[in-house]
Amino acid sequence: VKDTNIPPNVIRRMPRYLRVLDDLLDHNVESVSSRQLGDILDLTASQIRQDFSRFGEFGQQGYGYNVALLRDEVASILGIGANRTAVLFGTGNLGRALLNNFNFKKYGFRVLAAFDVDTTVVGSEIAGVPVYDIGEFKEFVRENKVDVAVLTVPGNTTAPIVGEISKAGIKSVWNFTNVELQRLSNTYFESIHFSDSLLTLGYHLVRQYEYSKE
Amino acid sequence: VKDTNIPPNVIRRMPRYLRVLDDLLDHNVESVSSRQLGDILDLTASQIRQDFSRFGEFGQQGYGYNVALLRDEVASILGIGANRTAVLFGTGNLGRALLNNFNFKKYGFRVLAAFDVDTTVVGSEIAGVPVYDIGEFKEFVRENKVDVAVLTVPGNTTAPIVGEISKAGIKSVWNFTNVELQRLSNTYFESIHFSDSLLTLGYHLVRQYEYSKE
DNA sequence: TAGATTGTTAATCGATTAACAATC
DNA sequence: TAGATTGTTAATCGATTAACAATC
Repeated sequence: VKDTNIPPNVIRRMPRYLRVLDDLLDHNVESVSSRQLGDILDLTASQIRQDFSRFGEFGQQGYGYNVALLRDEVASILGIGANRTAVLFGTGNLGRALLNNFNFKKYGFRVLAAFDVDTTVVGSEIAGVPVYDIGEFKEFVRENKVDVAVLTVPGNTTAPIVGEISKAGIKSVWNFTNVELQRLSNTYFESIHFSDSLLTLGYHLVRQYEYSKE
Repeated sequence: VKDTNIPPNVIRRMPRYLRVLDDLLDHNVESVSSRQLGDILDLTASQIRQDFSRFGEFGQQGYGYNVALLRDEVASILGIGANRTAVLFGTGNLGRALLNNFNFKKYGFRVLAAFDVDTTVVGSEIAGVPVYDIGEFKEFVRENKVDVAVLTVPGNTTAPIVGEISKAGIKSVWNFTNVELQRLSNTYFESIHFSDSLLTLGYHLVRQYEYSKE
């Protein structure tokens, strides 16, 4: 595994590969060529070979890639199986939806705790995850290894919480708030901005007839 | 407004600009330079000027950009105010969370209806949005202008529903399912893949010490 | 063996950055 | 006017695609 200085675009494609490979596995497909993968993902075969070859030689001439093997390589590149842990901030609708529905385990994460300010939920459990008062957060981090903080709090409370998270030494934030987080040297942010996504769609809505020609 | 053949990367930055401009407006900031915007968004001033100049001349030498004016230009580029409509498929946790919390109106969308197979929710309302049986979908689309279908159904039911949506003539799908949708010529897909995002974060988790140097 | 398909090098294409005249 | 900052052209950088020898 070579793996130094991989371009961000390549990294963002890896989870898509994993998704498709898992799907092929489910359908008992044994091998797949770069061309077939390209057809599924709307990428060129060339690009797919380039991407994988950055991490090693996983294929075989004349045969393609063994699905199970490639799947495991990709999973390992993405760190699935590294036994990661997360805590969640904000048990509103979205926080609850994540805890109840999102398969953290499938992606190698255990959610250890949730934190909220609402005293009516503190002390309860959501999908087996205990909810603590946000004041107990610092101590919790001292006593548990926490890799990721999941942020599902209201937008206006984001900034101070991010400060606390960073100070507590958590290295990564999975951000669902509608806030442009300022880069911090010791913290990696990965944001899901629903509005950005919907507005991108909105942009294409006006111009669809132009674009559909292409 | 020139606006032909804008690169995808530029389009994806527009919602971010809008977000920051709205924020500056909230703080009563009158003008902003490309450099200041660049600092906030971690982009170069040059890039920001390039991006805006694709759509017109919104700035003024020596002064920068008027925040309110630029905000309106960006909003209009993104089609906010075009009175869009959406329907939602699947009223599980995530669907509910969206209906209850996501401010569709702010981004120029009205949610006309939700559809589900679960007879216990059909006939009820969620956040003021009526829930119909999925069988009534076709007729609904015939009688109402629907721009976007929001997909928050379980993964395994996605494919047939997308087929129906496309056949009904809906031009855009906002996809929250964990499925790689196959490109369709007459339908635009915009997907939010939670897992892709978390796995990207996971990738950086292993290598953080390398990357934080940069 | 013949056909298929990889991994990689080179060529192309596109996007970002730098530079600067224009001008508020 | 002097300083600041735009919009745009040119230069650079990076990412995608094409091509092909190697080989299963």
